Amino acid sequence: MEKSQGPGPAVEKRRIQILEATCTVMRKQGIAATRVGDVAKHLGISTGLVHYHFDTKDELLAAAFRHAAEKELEALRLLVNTDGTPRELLDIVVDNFFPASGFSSWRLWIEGWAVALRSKSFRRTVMELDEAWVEVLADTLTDGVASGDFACVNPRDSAWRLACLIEGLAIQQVAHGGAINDVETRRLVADAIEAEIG
Amino acid sequence: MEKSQGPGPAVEKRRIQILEATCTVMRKQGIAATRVGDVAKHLGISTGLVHYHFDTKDELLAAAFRHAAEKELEALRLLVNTDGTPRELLDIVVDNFFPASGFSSWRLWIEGWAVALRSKSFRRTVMELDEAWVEVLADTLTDGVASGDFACVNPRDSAWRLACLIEGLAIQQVAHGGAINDVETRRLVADAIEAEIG
DNA sequence: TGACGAACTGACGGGTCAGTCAGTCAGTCG
DNA sequence: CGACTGACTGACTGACCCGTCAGTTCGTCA
Repeated sequence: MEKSQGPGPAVEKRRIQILEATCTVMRKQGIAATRVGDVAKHLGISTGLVHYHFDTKDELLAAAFRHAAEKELEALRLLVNTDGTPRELLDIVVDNFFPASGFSSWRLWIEGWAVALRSKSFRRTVMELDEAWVEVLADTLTDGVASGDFACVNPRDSAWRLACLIEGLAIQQVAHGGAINDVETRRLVADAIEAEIG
Repeated sequence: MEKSQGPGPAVEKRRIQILEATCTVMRKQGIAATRVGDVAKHLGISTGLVHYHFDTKDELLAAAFRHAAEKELEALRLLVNTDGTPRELLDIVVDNFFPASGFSSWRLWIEGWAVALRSKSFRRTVMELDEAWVEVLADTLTDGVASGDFACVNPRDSAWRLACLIEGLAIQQVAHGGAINDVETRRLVADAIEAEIG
Protein backbone atom coordinates (compact mmCIF):
# COMPACT_ATOMS: atom_id res chain seq x y z
CA MET A 1 0.00 0.00 0.00
CA GLU A 2 1.01 3.64 -0.31
CA LYS A 3 2.61 4.59 2.96
CA SER A 4 4.07 8.05 2.52
CA GLN A 5 5.14 9.51 5.84
CA GLY A 6 5.24 7.55 9.06
CA PRO A 7 2.87 4.91 10.41
CA GLY A 8 -0.06 7.30 10.86
CA PRO A 9 -2.37 8.19 8.00
CA ALA A 10 -2.19 5.03 5.90
CA VAL A 11 -3.01 2.86 8.87
CA GLU A 12 -5.89 5.10 9.87
CA LYS A 13 -7.25 4.93 6.35
CA ARG A 14 -7.15 1.15 6.40
CA ARG A 15 -8.76 1.04 9.83
CA ILE A 16 -11.69 3.08 8.61
CA GLN A 17 -11.93 0.96 5.48
CA ILE A 18 -12.23 -2.12 7.64
CA LEU A 19 -14.76 -0.44 9.95
CA GLU A 20 -17.00 0.51 7.03
CA ALA A 21 -16.76 -2.95 5.53
CA THR A 22 -17.72 -4.37 8.91
CA CYS A 23 -20.74 -2.06 9.02
CA THR A 24 -21.82 -3.24 5.59
CA VAL A 25 -21.56 -6.88 6.60
CA MET A 26 -23.31 -6.23 9.93
CA ARG A 27 -26.20 -4.53 8.19
CA LYS A 28 -26.57 -7.39 5.72
CA GLN A 29 -26.02 -10.40 7.97
CA GLY A 30 -26.63 -9.03 11.44
CA ILE A 31 -24.08 -8.46 14.17
CA ALA A 32 -24.22 -11.99 15.52
CA ALA A 33 -23.63 -13.56 12.12
CA THR A 34 -20.74 -11.31 11.11
CA ARG A 35 -17.50 -13.25 10.62
CA VAL A 36 -14.02 -11.82 10.44
CA GLY A 37 -13.63 -13.76 7.21
CA ASP A 38 -16.64 -12.04 5.65
CA VAL A 39 -15.20 -8.62 6.37
CA ALA A 40 -11.86 -9.65 4.88
CA LYS A 41 -13.49 -11.12 1.79
CA HIS A 42 -15.54 -7.97 1.29
CA LEU A 43 -12.32 -5.96 1.02
CA GLY A 44 -10.32 -8.62 -0.77
CA ILE A 45 -7.80 -8.82 2.06
CA SER A 46 -6.70 -11.58 4.42
CA THR A 47 -8.19 -12.27 7.82
CA GLY A 48 -4.73 -11.80 9.22
CA LEU A 49 -4.80 -8.17 8.17
CA VAL A 50 -8.07 -7.57 9.95
CA HIS A 51 -6.49 -8.94 13.11
CA TYR A 52 -3.45 -6.80 12.44
CA HIS A 53 -5.63 -3.73 12.93
CA PHE A 54 -8.08 -5.09 15.50
CA ASP A 55 -6.98 -7.51 18.19
CA THR A 56 -10.26 -9.31 18.67
CA LYS A 57 -13.53 -9.69 16.84
CA ASP A 58 -15.43 -8.11 19.73
CA GLU A 59 -13.25 -5.02 19.53
CA LEU A 60 -13.86 -4.83 15.79
CA LEU A 61 -17.62 -5.12 16.11
CA ALA A 62 -17.86 -2.57 18.90
CA ALA A 63 -15.67 -0.10 17.00
CA ALA A 64 -17.69 -0.59 13.81
CA PHE A 65 -20.97 -0.08 15.63
CA ARG A 66 -19.68 3.11 17.22
CA HIS A 67 -18.34 4.29 13.87
CA ALA A 68 -21.74 3.80 12.22
CA ALA A 69 -23.70 5.40 15.03
CA GLU A 70 -21.42 8.41 15.30
CA LYS A 71 -21.62 9.04 11.58
CA GLU A 72 -25.40 9.04 11.72
CA LEU A 73 -25.45 11.24 14.77
CA GLU A 74 -23.17 13.72 13.07
CA ALA A 75 -25.46 13.75 10.04
CA LEU A 76 -28.44 14.50 12.29
CA ARG A 77 -26.60 17.33 14.02
CA LEU A 78 -25.81 18.85 10.65
CA LEU A 79 -29.47 18.62 9.64
CA VAL A 80 -30.60 20.32 12.82
CA ASN A 81 -27.94 22.98 12.56
CA THR A 82 -29.94 24.94 9.99
CA ASP A 83 -32.34 27.82 10.30
CA GLY A 84 -35.97 27.04 10.83
CA THR A 85 -38.79 27.39 13.27
CA PRO A 86 -38.59 25.13 16.33
CA ARG A 87 -41.47 23.16 14.88
CA GLU A 88 -39.64 22.58 11.62
CA LEU A 89 -36.52 21.46 13.45
CA LEU A 90 -38.52 19.13 15.64
CA ASP A 91 -40.07 17.55 12.57
CA ILE A 92 -36.63 17.06 11.07
CA VAL A 93 -35.36 15.31 14.17
CA VAL A 94 -38.41 13.08 14.49
CA ASP A 95 -38.42 12.23 10.78
CA ASN A 96 -34.80 11.23 11.10
CA PHE A 97 -35.72 8.87 13.90
CA PHE A 98 -38.35 7.06 11.91
CA PRO A 99 -38.00 3.41 10.95
CA ALA A 100 -38.73 4.11 7.31
CA SER A 101 -35.88 6.59 7.12
CA GLY A 102 -33.33 4.05 8.26
CA PHE A 103 -34.68 0.55 8.40
CA SER A 104 -31.27 -1.03 8.46
CA SER A 105 -30.07 1.35 11.14
CA TRP A 106 -32.88 0.30 13.43
CA ARG A 107 -31.98 -3.33 12.83
CA LEU A 108 -28.47 -2.50 13.90
CA TRP A 109 -29.69 -0.76 17.03
CA ILE A 110 -32.04 -3.57 17.99
CA GLU A 111 -29.19 -6.04 17.73
CA GLY A 112 -26.92 -3.58 19.49
CA TRP A 113 -29.14 -3.45 22.56
CA ALA A 114 -29.17 -7.23 22.69
CA VAL A 115 -25.39 -7.47 22.42
CA ALA A 116 -25.05 -4.74 25.04
CA LEU A 117 -26.69 -7.10 27.53
CA ARG A 118 -23.53 -9.21 27.51
CA SER A 119 -20.71 -7.04 26.19
CA LYS A 120 -19.26 -4.23 28.25
CA SER A 121 -17.77 -2.34 25.31
CA PHE A 122 -21.06 -2.45 23.45
CA ARG A 123 -22.92 -1.33 26.52
CA ARG A 124 -20.78 1.78 26.83
CA THR A 125 -21.16 2.65 23.16
CA VAL A 126 -24.89 2.05 23.00
CA MET A 127 -25.46 4.04 26.16
CA GLU A 128 -23.44 7.05 25.07
CA LEU A 129 -24.95 7.19 21.62
CA ASP A 130 -28.49 6.60 22.84
CA GLU A 131 -28.15 9.52 25.23
CA ALA A 132 -26.62 11.72 22.55
CA TRP A 133 -29.64 11.16 20.34
CA VAL A 134 -32.05 12.07 23.07
CA GLU A 135 -29.99 15.14 23.84
CA VAL A 136 -30.46 16.42 20.30
CA LEU A 137 -34.18 15.98 20.73
CA ALA A 138 -34.13 17.57 24.17
CA ASP A 139 -32.20 20.59 22.91
CA THR A 140 -34.71 21.07 20.13
CA LEU A 141 -37.57 21.03 22.59
CA THR A 142 -35.78 23.33 25.02
CA ASP A 143 -35.17 25.86 22.25
CA GLY A 144 -38.82 25.72 21.31
CA VAL A 145 -39.87 26.32 24.90
CA ALA A 146 -37.45 29.25 25.19
CA SER A 147 -38.89 30.85 22.08
CA GLY A 148 -42.42 30.29 23.30
CA ASP A 149 -43.37 27.89 20.49
CA PHE A 150 -43.63 24.83 22.70
CA ALA A 151 -45.20 24.44 26.09
CA CYS A 152 -43.47 21.43 27.62
CA VAL A 153 -43.62 21.24 31.38
CA ASN A 154 -40.23 19.52 31.29
CA PRO A 155 -38.48 19.33 27.90
CA ARG A 156 -36.05 16.65 29.01
CA ASP A 157 -38.86 14.39 30.19
CA SER A 158 -40.72 15.01 26.96
CA ALA A 159 -37.63 14.14 24.95
CA TRP A 160 -37.15 10.85 26.75
CA ARG A 161 -40.80 9.96 26.38
CA LEU A 162 -40.83 10.71 22.67
CA ALA A 163 -37.54 8.94 22.04
CA CYS A 164 -38.62 5.84 23.94
CA LEU A 165 -42.00 5.85 22.23
CA ILE A 166 -40.34 5.93 18.82
CA GLU A 167 -37.91 3.21 19.87
CA GLY A 168 -40.76 0.98 20.93
CA LEU A 169 -42.67 1.63 17.74
CA ALA A 170 -39.57 0.96 15.68
CA ILE A 171 -39.26 -2.44 17.28
CA GLN A 172 -42.86 -3.28 16.48
CA GLN A 173 -42.34 -2.27 12.88
CA VAL A 174 -38.83 -3.45 12.18
CA ALA A 175 -38.52 -6.58 14.27
CA HIS A 176 -41.78 -8.18 13.31
CA GLY A 177 -43.82 -5.78 11.18
CA GLY A 178 -46.99 -6.73 12.98
CA ALA A 179 -50.13 -4.76 13.73
CA ILE A 180 -48.41 -1.41 13.42
CA ASN A 181 -47.67 0.00 10.00
CA ASP A 182 -45.95 3.17 8.88
CA VAL A 183 -49.09 5.30 8.71
CA GLU A 184 -50.21 4.28 12.17
CA THR A 185 -46.76 4.90 13.57
CA ARG A 186 -46.79 8.43 12.26
CA ARG A 187 -50.22 9.11 13.67
CA LEU A 188 -49.29 7.73 17.07
CA VAL A 189 -46.13 9.82 17.22
CA ALA A 190 -47.85 12.95 15.90
CA ASP A 191 -50.49 12.71 18.61
CA ALA A 192 -47.84 12.20 21.26
CA ILE A 193 -45.92 15.24 20.03
CA GLU A 194 -49.04 17.40 20.23
CA ALA A 195 -49.66 16.18 23.75
CA GLU A 196 -46.10 16.98 24.77
CA ILE A 197 -45.73 20.45 23.23
CA GLY A 198 -49.37 21.54 23.00
CA MET B 1 -39.24 -43.59 32.39
CA GLU B 2 -42.72 -44.51 33.50
CA LYS B 3 -44.68 -44.91 30.29
CA SER B 4 -48.10 -46.16 31.33
CA GLN B 5 -50.50 -45.78 28.41
CA GLY B 6 -49.30 -44.88 24.92
CA PRO B 7 -46.55 -42.52 23.86
CA GLY B 8 -48.39 -39.39 24.92
CA PRO B 9 -48.09 -38.06 28.48
CA ALA B 10 -44.55 -39.11 29.33
CA VAL B 11 -43.17 -37.54 26.19
CA GLU B 12 -45.11 -34.34 26.78
CA LYS B 13 -43.77 -34.17 30.32
CA ARG B 14 -40.21 -34.50 29.06
CA ARG B 15 -40.78 -31.90 26.37
CA ILE B 16 -41.93 -29.36 28.93
CA GLN B 17 -39.04 -30.29 31.20
CA ILE B 18 -36.64 -29.52 28.36
CA LEU B 19 -38.44 -26.28 27.51
CA GLU B 20 -38.21 -25.01 31.08
CA ALA B 21 -34.55 -25.96 31.32
CA THR B 22 -33.96 -24.11 28.08
CA CYS B 23 -35.68 -21.04 29.52
CA THR B 24 -33.46 -21.19 32.59
CA VAL B 25 -30.32 -21.38 30.51
CA MET B 26 -31.53 -18.63 28.15
CA ARG B 27 -32.20 -16.32 31.07
CA LYS B 28 -28.78 -16.98 32.54
CA GLN B 29 -26.60 -17.01 29.42
CA GLY B 30 -28.74 -15.24 26.85
CA ILE B 31 -30.42 -16.73 23.82
CA ALA B 32 -27.38 -16.44 21.57
CA ALA B 33 -25.08 -18.19 24.04
CA THR B 34 -27.44 -21.06 24.82
CA ARG B 35 -25.99 -24.43 23.78
CA VAL B 36 -27.87 -27.67 23.39
CA GLY B 37 -25.23 -29.20 25.63
CA ASP B 38 -25.98 -26.71 28.41
CA VAL B 39 -29.64 -27.59 28.37
CA ALA B 40 -28.83 -31.30 28.48
CA LYS B 41 -26.35 -30.86 31.32
CA HIS B 42 -28.88 -28.83 33.30
CA LEU B 43 -31.23 -31.81 33.23
CA GLY B 44 -28.57 -34.49 33.50
CA ILE B 45 -29.53 -35.99 30.14
CA SER B 46 -27.73 -36.48 26.85
CA THR B 47 -27.72 -34.05 23.96
CA GLY B 48 -29.12 -36.84 21.87
CA LEU B 49 -32.27 -36.84 23.95
CA VAL B 50 -32.78 -33.14 23.42
CA HIS B 51 -32.58 -33.74 19.69
CA TYR B 52 -34.92 -36.68 20.07
CA HIS B 53 -37.60 -34.22 21.19
CA PHE B 54 -36.59 -31.18 19.13
CA ASP B 55 -35.18 -31.55 15.65
CA THR B 56 -33.08 -28.41 15.59
CA LYS B 57 -31.69 -25.93 18.04
CA ASP B 58 -33.70 -23.11 16.45
CA GLU B 59 -36.90 -25.02 16.96
CA LEU B 60 -35.97 -25.62 20.60
CA LEU B 61 -35.16 -21.97 21.27
CA ALA B 62 -38.31 -20.67 19.58
CA ALA B 63 -40.50 -23.15 21.45
CA ALA B 64 -38.85 -22.28 24.76
CA PHE B 65 -39.27 -18.56 24.18
CA ARG B 66 -42.93 -19.03 23.35
CA HIS B 67 -43.37 -21.25 26.38
CA ALA B 68 -41.91 -18.60 28.68
CA ALA B 69 -43.84 -15.72 27.15
CA GLU B 70 -47.15 -17.56 27.19
CA LYS B 71 -46.71 -18.47 30.83
CA GLU B 72 -46.09 -14.84 31.75
CA LEU B 73 -48.99 -13.65 29.65
CA GLU B 74 -51.27 -16.14 31.35
CA ALA B 75 -50.10 -14.91 34.74
CA LEU B 76 -50.89 -11.32 33.76
CA ARG B 77 -54.35 -12.30 32.53
CA LEU B 78 -55.02 -13.95 35.86
CA LEU B 79 -53.90 -10.84 37.71
CA VAL B 80 -56.18 -8.63 35.64
CA ASN B 81 -59.07 -11.02 35.98
CA THR B 82 -59.91 -9.75 39.44
CA ASP B 83 -62.32 -7.14 40.74
CA GLY B 84 -61.10 -3.61 41.02
CA THR B 85 -61.60 -0.15 39.66
CA PRO B 86 -60.32 0.44 36.12
CA ARG B 87 -57.58 2.54 37.61
CA GLU B 88 -56.46 -0.27 39.91
CA LEU B 89 -56.43 -2.74 37.05
CA LEU B 90 -54.46 -0.34 34.88
CA ASP B 91 -51.87 0.03 37.61
CA ILE B 92 -51.60 -3.73 37.89
CA VAL B 93 -50.99 -4.11 34.17
CA VAL B 94 -48.44 -1.32 34.04
CA ASP B 95 -46.64 -2.54 37.14
CA ASN B 96 -46.40 -5.94 35.56
CA PHE B 97 -44.78 -4.40 32.51
CA PHE B 98 -42.09 -2.65 34.47
CA PRO B 99 -38.43 -3.57 34.10
CA ALA B 100 -37.94 -3.94 37.83
CA SER B 101 -40.72 -6.50 38.04
CA GLY B 102 -39.06 -8.81 35.57
CA PHE B 103 -35.57 -7.76 34.73
CA SER B 104 -34.68 -11.12 33.25
CA SER B 105 -37.87 -11.20 31.22
CA TRP B 106 -37.02 -7.91 29.58
CA ARG B 107 -33.56 -9.24 28.75
CA LEU B 108 -35.24 -12.17 27.08
CA TRP B 109 -37.51 -9.90 25.09
CA ILE B 110 -34.70 -7.62 23.98
CA GLU B 111 -32.78 -10.60 22.69
CA GLY B 112 -35.97 -12.01 21.23
CA TRP B 113 -36.54 -8.93 19.08
CA ALA B 114 -32.99 -9.17 17.80
CA VAL B 115 -33.33 -12.86 16.94
CA ALA B 116 -36.68 -12.15 15.30
CA LEU B 117 -34.84 -10.00 12.75
CA ARG B 118 -33.38 -13.19 11.26
CA SER B 119 -35.55 -16.09 12.37
CA LYS B 120 -39.01 -16.60 10.94
CA SER B 121 -40.27 -18.76 13.79
CA PHE B 122 -39.09 -16.23 16.36
CA ARG B 123 -40.68 -13.42 14.41
CA ARG B 124 -44.08 -15.11 14.51
CA THR B 125 -43.87 -15.81 18.22
CA VAL B 126 -42.60 -12.38 19.20
CA MET B 127 -45.25 -10.70 17.08
CA GLU B 128 -48.13 -12.70 18.46
CA LEU B 129 -47.08 -12.32 22.05
CA ASP B 130 -46.26 -8.64 21.73
CA GLU B 131 -49.71 -7.98 20.36
CA ALA B 132 -51.33 -10.08 23.04
CA TRP B 133 -49.67 -7.95 25.72
CA VAL B 134 -50.89 -4.73 24.16
CA GLU B 135 -54.35 -6.20 23.84
CA VAL B 136 -54.53 -6.75 27.60
CA LEU B 137 -53.60 -3.13 28.09
CA ALA B 138 -56.05 -1.97 25.42
CA ASP B 139 -58.89 -3.96 26.99
CA THR B 140 -58.16 -2.41 30.36
CA LEU B 141 -58.29 1.07 28.88
CA THR B 142 -61.44 0.32 26.89
CA ASP B 143 -63.20 -0.92 30.01
CA GLY B 144 -62.18 2.24 31.82
CA VAL B 145 -63.54 4.39 29.03
CA ALA B 146 -66.81 2.45 29.00
CA SER B 147 -67.24 2.99 32.73
CA GLY B 148 -66.44 6.66 32.40
CA ASP B 149 -63.26 6.48 34.49
CA PHE B 150 -60.89 7.15 31.59
CA ALA B 151 -61.18 9.68 28.79
CA CYS B 152 -59.03 8.24 26.01
CA VAL B 153 -59.85 9.52 22.57
CA ASN B 154 -58.78 6.15 21.21
CA PRO B 155 -57.98 3.44 23.77
CA ARG B 156 -56.16 1.27 21.26
CA ASP B 157 -53.86 4.11 20.25
CA SER B 158 -53.25 4.92 23.89
CA ALA B 159 -52.41 1.29 24.62
CA TRP B 160 -49.86 1.13 21.82
CA ARG B 161 -48.30 4.40 22.88
CA LEU B 162 -48.01 3.34 26.50
CA ALA B 163 -46.71 -0.11 25.63
CA CYS B 164 -44.09 1.23 23.23
CA LEU B 165 -43.06 3.90 25.71
CA ILE B 166 -42.51 1.29 28.38
CA GLU B 167 -40.62 -0.92 25.93
CA GLY B 168 -38.32 1.93 25.05
CA LEU B 169 -37.74 2.80 28.69
CA ALA B 170 -37.09 -0.83 29.51
CA ILE B 171 -34.34 -0.89 26.91
CA GLN B 172 -32.72 2.19 28.36
CA GLN B 173 -32.80 0.68 31.80
CA VAL B 174 -32.08 -2.97 31.13
CA ALA B 175 -29.73 -2.87 28.18
CA HIS B 176 -27.41 -0.21 29.46
CA GLY B 177 -28.77 1.28 32.67
CA GLY B 178 -27.79 4.77 31.64
CA ALA B 179 -29.35 8.11 32.38
CA ILE B 180 -32.72 6.65 33.22
CA ASN B 181 -33.26 5.02 36.59
CA ASP B 182 -36.24 3.30 38.13
CA VAL B 183 -37.67 6.40 39.81
CA GLU B 184 -37.45 8.46 36.63
CA THR B 185 -39.00 5.66 34.60
CA ARG B 186 -41.99 5.56 36.89
CA ARG B 187 -42.43 9.31 36.77
CA LEU B 188 -42.22 9.36 32.98
CA VAL B 189 -44.76 6.59 32.65
CA ALA B 190 -47.07 8.06 35.28
CA ASP B 191 -47.14 11.39 33.44
CA ALA B 192 -47.83 9.65 30.15
CA ILE B 193 -50.70 7.72 31.69
CA GLU B 194 -52.28 10.90 33.04
CA ALA B 195 -51.95 12.50 29.60
CA GLU B 196 -53.60 9.49 27.95
CA ILE B 197 -56.53 8.97 30.32
CA GLY B 198 -56.85 12.43 31.85
C1' DT C 1 22.76 -0.21 -1.95
C1' DG C 2 21.46 -2.68 1.85
C1' DA C 3 19.24 -2.92 6.33
C1' DC C 4 15.05 -2.23 8.57
C1' DG C 5 10.43 -2.36 9.75
C1' DA C 6 5.55 -1.71 8.77
C1' DA C 7 1.80 -3.73 6.14
C1' DC C 8 0.21 -7.78 4.60
C1' DT C 9 -0.57 -12.92 3.28
C1' DG C 10 -2.21 -17.58 3.68
C1' DA C 11 -2.08 -21.67 5.91
C1' DC C 12 -2.94 -23.81 10.08
C1' DG C 13 -3.90 -25.07 15.06
C1' DG C 14 -7.12 -25.50 18.40
C1' DG C 15 -11.49 -25.26 20.17
C1' DT C 16 -16.46 -25.35 19.88
C1' DC C 17 -20.79 -27.26 18.83
C1' DA C 18 -25.04 -29.03 16.22
C1' DG C 19 -26.71 -32.97 14.78
C1' DT C 20 -26.11 -38.24 13.86
C1' DC C 21 -26.06 -42.99 14.74
C1' DA C 22 -25.37 -47.58 16.45
C1' DG C 23 -26.58 -49.67 20.26
C1' DT C 24 -28.80 -50.27 25.23
C1' DC C 25 -32.54 -50.88 28.25
C1' DA C 26 -37.07 -51.39 29.94
C1' DG C 27 -41.60 -51.87 29.38
C1' DT C 28 -45.66 -54.06 26.39
C1' DC C 29 -48.25 -57.05 23.69
C1' DG C 30 -49.27 -61.33 21.29
C1' DC D 1 -41.43 -66.23 26.51
C1' DG D 2 -39.89 -63.64 22.69
C1' DA D 3 -40.60 -60.07 19.30
C1' DC D 4 -41.24 -55.33 19.22
C1' DT D 5 -41.14 -50.44 20.21
C1' DG D 6 -40.05 -46.11 22.13
C1' DA D 7 -37.00 -43.46 25.20
C1' DC D 8 -32.48 -42.73 25.84
C1' DT D 9 -27.15 -42.75 25.71
C1' DG D 10 -22.64 -41.18 24.52
C1' DA D 11 -19.23 -41.21 21.35
C1' DC D 12 -18.38 -39.32 17.16
C1' DT D 13 -18.11 -36.27 12.90
C1' DG D 14 -18.04 -32.69 10.08
C1' DA D 15 -18.14 -27.97 9.79
C1' DC D 16 -17.09 -23.61 11.29
C1' DC D 17 -14.30 -19.95 12.75
C1' DC D 18 -11.12 -17.13 15.67
C1' DG D 19 -6.67 -15.90 16.34
C1' DT D 20 -1.61 -16.92 15.38
C1' DC D 21 2.60 -17.08 13.05
C1' DA D 22 6.30 -17.71 9.84
C1' DG D 23 7.30 -15.67 5.90
C1' DT D 24 6.81 -12.06 1.88
C1' DT D 25 6.72 -7.49 -0.10
C1' DC D 26 7.94 -2.89 -0.44
C1' DG D 27 8.81 1.82 0.82
C1' DT D 28 12.10 4.47 3.52
C1' DC D 29 16.24 5.97 5.45
C1' DA D 30 21.13 5.65 6.61
